[in-house]
Amino acid sequence: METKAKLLLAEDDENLGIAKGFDTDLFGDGELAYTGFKKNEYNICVLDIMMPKKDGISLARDIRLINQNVPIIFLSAKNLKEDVLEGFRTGADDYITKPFSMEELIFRIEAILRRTTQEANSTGGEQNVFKLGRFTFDPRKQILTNEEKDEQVKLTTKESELLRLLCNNANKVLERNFALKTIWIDDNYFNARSMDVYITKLRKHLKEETSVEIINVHGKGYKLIV
Amino acid sequence: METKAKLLLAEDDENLGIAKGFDTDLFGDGELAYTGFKKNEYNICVLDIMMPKKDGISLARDIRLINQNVPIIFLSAKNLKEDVLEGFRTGADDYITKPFSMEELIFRIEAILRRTTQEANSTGGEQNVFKLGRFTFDPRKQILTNEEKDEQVKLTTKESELLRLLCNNANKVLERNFALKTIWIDDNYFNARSMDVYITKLRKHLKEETSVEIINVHGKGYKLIV
DNA sequence: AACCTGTGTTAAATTGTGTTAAGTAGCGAT
DNA sequence: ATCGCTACTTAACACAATTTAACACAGGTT
Repeated sequence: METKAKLLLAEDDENLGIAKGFDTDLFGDGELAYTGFKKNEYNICVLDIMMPKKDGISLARDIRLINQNVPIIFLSAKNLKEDVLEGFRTGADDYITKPFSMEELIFRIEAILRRTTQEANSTGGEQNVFKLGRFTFDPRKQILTNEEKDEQVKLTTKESELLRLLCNNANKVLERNFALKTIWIDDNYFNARSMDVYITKLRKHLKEETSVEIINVHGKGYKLIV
Repeated sequence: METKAKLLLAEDDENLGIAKGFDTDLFGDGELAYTGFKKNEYNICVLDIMMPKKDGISLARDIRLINQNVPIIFLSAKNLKEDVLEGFRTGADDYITKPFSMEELIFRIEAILRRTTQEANSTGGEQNVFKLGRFTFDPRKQILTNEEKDEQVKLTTKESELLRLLCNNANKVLERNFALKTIWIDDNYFNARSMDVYITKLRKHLKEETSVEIINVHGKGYKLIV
């Protein structure tokens, strides 16, 4: 599917060792965990309530000051109603009481990630990076990288938008009118000629890779061959 | 805020009466619940495992045949490891064992809905602190911190306001006119040039973090890439 | 072949940005 | 009051991004 989710585990007594499907950073107390949180980007945090220096609840509050969005799961030995509610009030996504099986914890983490990574997809919507032979194209950063020469070219906004459309329709015809209405809003004569100019620019950028080509489909549009 | 979430509750022994914040439909057995599910659109389903006619697990499987996405919470009297795992395997989002408090159930429902209704996140209040790669930015204090070097830079008012706007629109285009009218009130030529100068200043401040970039969108504005 | 329309490419023209440095105004300290 | 500092604005210059123009050629039609 994708790269491993980055997991912050704040826990002191026993190593849960969630190695299986996650890229886990273990911190032995609340302060270490807080420092670690600030230095990295995590997809999810699993916090033990009982910890030295800073307990899980206060840690969660500090994390929430920085980031309202990252999922938080509490682990606790206590099953007291008020503790559980307090956990959720700080914005927790789950609260698991010991003892629990490792499999259950993993399922619960995955259940949450399923919801949060989907949002990342729906927001971003599309692919992050495209591979075009020896080139990789990052439409977010508008950068085209020649992996062999280790050269990077910054693309302009229009170049990048057009190449992104072509990549999304790789090996299919990208219709002129569609591209014009998407990128230029209006599909009049001058914008159409402008687009021709940008096709030329893209061809120049990609000319080193013979396996990649932007071909014209007469009267229809363009097709990116990979 | 928004409209009440539509909740399907499949439960037989006692009426949980989740009326508070939800638009709840109660069904007394699994078959009724299944019929009800097909007739309506629900935001979330809460299913008791032990039910007449069709148990919660089979009901969940049937629901998943129709809809892979709707969140499902199981309620169960049993806390057997295998039952819990079986619940998650059918794609559950949570599995709550009795006895539990009504408040906890509501918190757990809300925790899931928070993730599935995207609007809550994007519309939600402003952040106190932003993470920008190795930097954290506190718009209240107007301080930009390099967490690795442990260096702090005081930002000026304009620098801070502009960076805050960019952060609020991270990975989206921040339109020039919008920023000008927000920060400079008037969007005349000179203020526009002034803004350019501040973009340069911010870029200098952030130049150590290559994963963060302020790129120009010609004729539109700027985009903060994180 | 003669024609029309669509495309490829280059270059000029126009408008938008990036950056540095000089200018101005406000403010607290001396 | 004046000095020194800071935030901010204005000016100046260089250059980038996009559009428009110009000309050559390609593809399909009659």
